[in-house]
Amino acid sequence: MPPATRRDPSAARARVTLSDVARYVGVSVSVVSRELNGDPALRARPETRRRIHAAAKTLGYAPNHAARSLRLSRAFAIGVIVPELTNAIYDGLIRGIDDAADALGYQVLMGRTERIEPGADFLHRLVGEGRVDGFLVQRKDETDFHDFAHLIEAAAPIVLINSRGSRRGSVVLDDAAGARAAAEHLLDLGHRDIALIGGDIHSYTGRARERGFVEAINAAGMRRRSAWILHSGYSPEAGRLAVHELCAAGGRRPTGVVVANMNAAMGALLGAREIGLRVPEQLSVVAIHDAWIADYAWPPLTTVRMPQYQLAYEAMRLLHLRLAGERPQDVTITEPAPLLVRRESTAPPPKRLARGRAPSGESGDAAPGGAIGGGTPGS
Amino acid sequence: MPPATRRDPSAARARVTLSDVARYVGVSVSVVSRELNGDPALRARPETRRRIHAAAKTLGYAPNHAARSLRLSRAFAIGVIVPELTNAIYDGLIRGIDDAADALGYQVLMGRTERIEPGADFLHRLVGEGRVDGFLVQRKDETDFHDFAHLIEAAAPIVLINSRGSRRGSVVLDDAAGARAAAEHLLDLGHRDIALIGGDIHSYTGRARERGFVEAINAAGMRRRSAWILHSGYSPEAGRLAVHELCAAGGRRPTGVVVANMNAAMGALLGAREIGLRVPEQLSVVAIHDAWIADYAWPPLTTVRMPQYQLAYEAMRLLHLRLAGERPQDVTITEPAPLLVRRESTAPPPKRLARGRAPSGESGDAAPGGAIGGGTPGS
DNA sequence: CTGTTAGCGCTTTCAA
DNA sequence: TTGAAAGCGCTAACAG
Repeated sequence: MPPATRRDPSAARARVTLSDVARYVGVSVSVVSRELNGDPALRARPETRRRIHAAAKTLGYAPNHAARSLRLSRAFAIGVIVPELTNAIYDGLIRGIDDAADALGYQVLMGRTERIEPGADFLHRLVGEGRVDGFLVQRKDETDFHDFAHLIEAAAPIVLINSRGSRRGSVVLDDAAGARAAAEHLLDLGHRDIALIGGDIHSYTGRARERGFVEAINAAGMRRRSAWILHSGYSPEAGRLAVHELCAAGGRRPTGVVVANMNAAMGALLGAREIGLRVPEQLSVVAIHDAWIADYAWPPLTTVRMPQYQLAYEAMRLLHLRLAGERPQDVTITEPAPLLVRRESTAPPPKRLARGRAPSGESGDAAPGGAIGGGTPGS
Repeated sequence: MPPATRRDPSAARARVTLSDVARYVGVSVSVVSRELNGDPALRARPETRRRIHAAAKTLGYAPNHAARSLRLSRAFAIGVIVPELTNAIYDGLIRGIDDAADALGYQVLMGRTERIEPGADFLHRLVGEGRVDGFLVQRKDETDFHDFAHLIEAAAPIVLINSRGSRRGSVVLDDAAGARAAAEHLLDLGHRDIALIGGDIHSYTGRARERGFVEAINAAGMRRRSAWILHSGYSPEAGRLAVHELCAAGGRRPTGVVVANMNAAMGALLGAREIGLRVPEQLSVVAIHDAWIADYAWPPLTTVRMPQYQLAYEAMRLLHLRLAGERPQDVTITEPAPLLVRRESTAPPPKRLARGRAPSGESGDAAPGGAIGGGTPGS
């Protein structure tokens, strides 16, 4: 043994290992290991158990992750792929995943979709090196999903968030209900000329939200104008252009618009300003999704809050189940129900444009009976 | 050996190990290991080297991370702690860290500040279990930093982002220059009554930005009113209240305000609307930091773009160096210089309030000579 | 009730 | 030029 190997350049925290604890207690490592892992097959006397836990605590024992991982061939970590991390829209999503992962003992690696697109080395490395056990992925609508998903699926179990994919496992929200709530809000205010600035027609959420929108319109006994259903996508820029498209031509224009996404709605507000349309006096805007930024939009944006947190929590739970060997499931989160948060971007339609029968509820700016309570934004 | 252990419930991807490669090539594992790791002490014939790389590629070899980590006592992962992930303001930061980490071979675990506050079990577990080698932390101004940092420091090397801490290692921006650029923009427009909605007085950025602001005011030969320097903090709500405070009283009010943070500036715009002040006609607002959301504010927000990406990249590099045994450094990122991005929230002050000499540059809404180029927001 | 031991895949020292 | 072997810390099968 070389003399004086004390010269450890880095902080040299002494790592406490299982055998340290075992020696301290005076038992073997296996007993300690099994006790600390709660092995039900272990039959030890209560006194021993107590001393083991006490020793672990006093010595500050923490199981070495690498060793555990090597031994069990599990990383106890999952990868999360979302289009962009730093978007207020994903706040609930990230928190839900984070909390669930913590509760289930996983670490979370966040990745941007763009990382995985080019050659997908990133993903393969992650699973190839055994760094993650599986993935939670929210697809970006524009990407060609088949390349992408099969790539991942080949490597590790995944659970899809906000989209359905055969035989994988997925969690979605009741997007139709969300869109319905948004449309009904406008109908209750007396609007009859309502447009949808929707998502990609190929995406699950895009289709579900369109369906909900159409259901509400039909239930109110109105004909929808197909020109007023747009499949714009979820970016601010898309929302901005959509408003131009809807309101530019000289003809009849909608008095209210449901925007399928909050970011797109921010763009829609800008588009309206560019055209010179006042919101909500001339155009009401209601968006699906809620986030703090809605309070600081101009005007503050009326939204439908969706249970993103619960969605994410459930997704993590499903992935955990899959990793434990269970079969993939496709679930839909319906609780809590979509909640309308009234702010200032919606109002009754302008008088001069109102035709036909009066609005079903009382007019004015009091919330109609059908609308769900007015929002404290913070939740 | 038990018969037929083929019944592997999960996908059962066959893991390719070093010894698989070695066997395939016909050499021993140590040669393969050293060749693949580029050990300069290895003296192997070129032919062997070639065959090793070829075999690794055809077999799809990926080094097992857990084993490597166990052997080397390094996690090859770092933890990132920011106040909130899902804030557009941290976009550059996250991307910079992510890119640098990727380039240097680290994985990134993201954590929210709130996770580490209560009992800090989270952090201790992370390092105690050897899951991360170190941390990059952007403190939340409000937290009591000493508890927090010592806690972390005790456990693992950290590099502070956007704050200075003795003997740790840190990276900051030239915040004074950013604030100076913002103030000079207002001065160039002809403003003489300028306020600062600043950050926490105890924070590095709060102080540096105040210093830059004061320097610009002094250099222009004006007396600053101390009532017009607020230490409000960086939240939207703080910005909103600050505007109320500055403009509520009947007395003289500023015609322009520098807001030390983009989120706070969103709040400031709201505050101005609540009071009935038109931006920029009656009040000009310029914020430090830039993000896509500035384009969708009303009016679109004039900002000073700071090199956050570079900051973050350098922080990761510094942490890497520390982990390699080098001494902590404190660095300041000055390149690229803060860049004024002109949008629509700033304009010359209202005529009726302008007193004293005329603005130094030409008036009107053309950019004065001193201002740096007008912005393409996307970068 | 508890201890011994093999081995997860890798790096690295030492020997040939 | 290359190989053998130890050992990182842990779990689990098996043996008392």
